[in-house]
Amino acid sequence: MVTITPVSDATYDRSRCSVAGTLAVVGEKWSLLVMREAFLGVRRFADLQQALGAPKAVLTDRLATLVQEGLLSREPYREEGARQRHEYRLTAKGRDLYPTLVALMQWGDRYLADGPPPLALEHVDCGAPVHVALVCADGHEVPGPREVLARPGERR
Amino acid sequence: MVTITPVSDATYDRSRCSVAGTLAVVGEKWSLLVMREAFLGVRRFADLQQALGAPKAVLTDRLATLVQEGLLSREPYREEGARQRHEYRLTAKGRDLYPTLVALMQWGDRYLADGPPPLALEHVDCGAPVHVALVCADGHEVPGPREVLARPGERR
DNA sequence: CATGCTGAGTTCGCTTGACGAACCCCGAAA
DNA sequence: TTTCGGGGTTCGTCAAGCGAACTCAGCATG
Repeated sequence: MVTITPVSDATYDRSRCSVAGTLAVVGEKWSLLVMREAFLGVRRFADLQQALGAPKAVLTDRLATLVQEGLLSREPYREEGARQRHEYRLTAKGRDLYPTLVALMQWGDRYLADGPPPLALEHVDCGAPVHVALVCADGHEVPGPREVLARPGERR
Repeated sequence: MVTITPVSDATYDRSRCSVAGTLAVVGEKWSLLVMREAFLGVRRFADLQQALGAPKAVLTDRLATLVQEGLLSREPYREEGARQRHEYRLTAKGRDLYPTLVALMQWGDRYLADGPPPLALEHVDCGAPVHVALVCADGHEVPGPREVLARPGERR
């Protein structure tokens, strides 16, 4: 039989794949959209709720797990003549999800657009559009998966 | 009142954000993991099912919508003395999700690791590790969201 | 021919999660 | 003292995910 055996047959433990792990943290419904709003500067429960249209109970839950996972921090603040409240701010760990969000956005801009992209990203220093790219440590641009060799890391 | 108004108050239509649109296509449970397996070369229903451990009914559904959305194509093939079957192959549209998957993986490798990353990506030409980066069209590296100005596209 | 096997689904109950509406709690303002 | 509004919680309903069992086509074996 001449089956082309794919990359694995239990050669490495798929349960420990980082994509799955990341999705376990931010893969539930609304989580990534909450993060997007956070990158847009939205910090308050009511603003998030209005921007997203998610049910309050779900939003409460997602915020709690994002805080618990350390992507957002819950900080007290107070406004003129109002009682103390909390807002949700990006942590460094949360900020590192930015390329993921941009990658998702870029795909959508390319394939779902019925017009100009709803949101444009510019480099603040030079005004040029920002996008995600695959590069290797030697500085070569990597056009796609065909130029990439994926292999299991060393066992421990 | 000195509220810091965030990026929008109905200044642009959030329902047309590309992140949300992309997630509508690949945001359901298992979809992105199916895509990951596709990038690893897995093409057959049974192999996917075994690799992922997803219920067959869900997998059937996810494959159908991925085919319908044009990220995978369903191609007939036949093996020695077996009846004709189908396999699922990446299309160009599906292949363009690669940076997204790599970005998710990279975040997981950084924050969820209790050891070396389960999967290493190498540039096939030079063997150097591959990663995603934010760059602007003028070639500057963009370290993070702070160097990016997000603004709504033109209305139509 | 009858039988069995295998890959790819489908069907079926069950459990979990998402949903929207209603309700609650607190401190400030009136 | 009542009212108001942000930030939730609770509740009943409905959709989605789950594993196990069943189906169906067609090749292979007897």
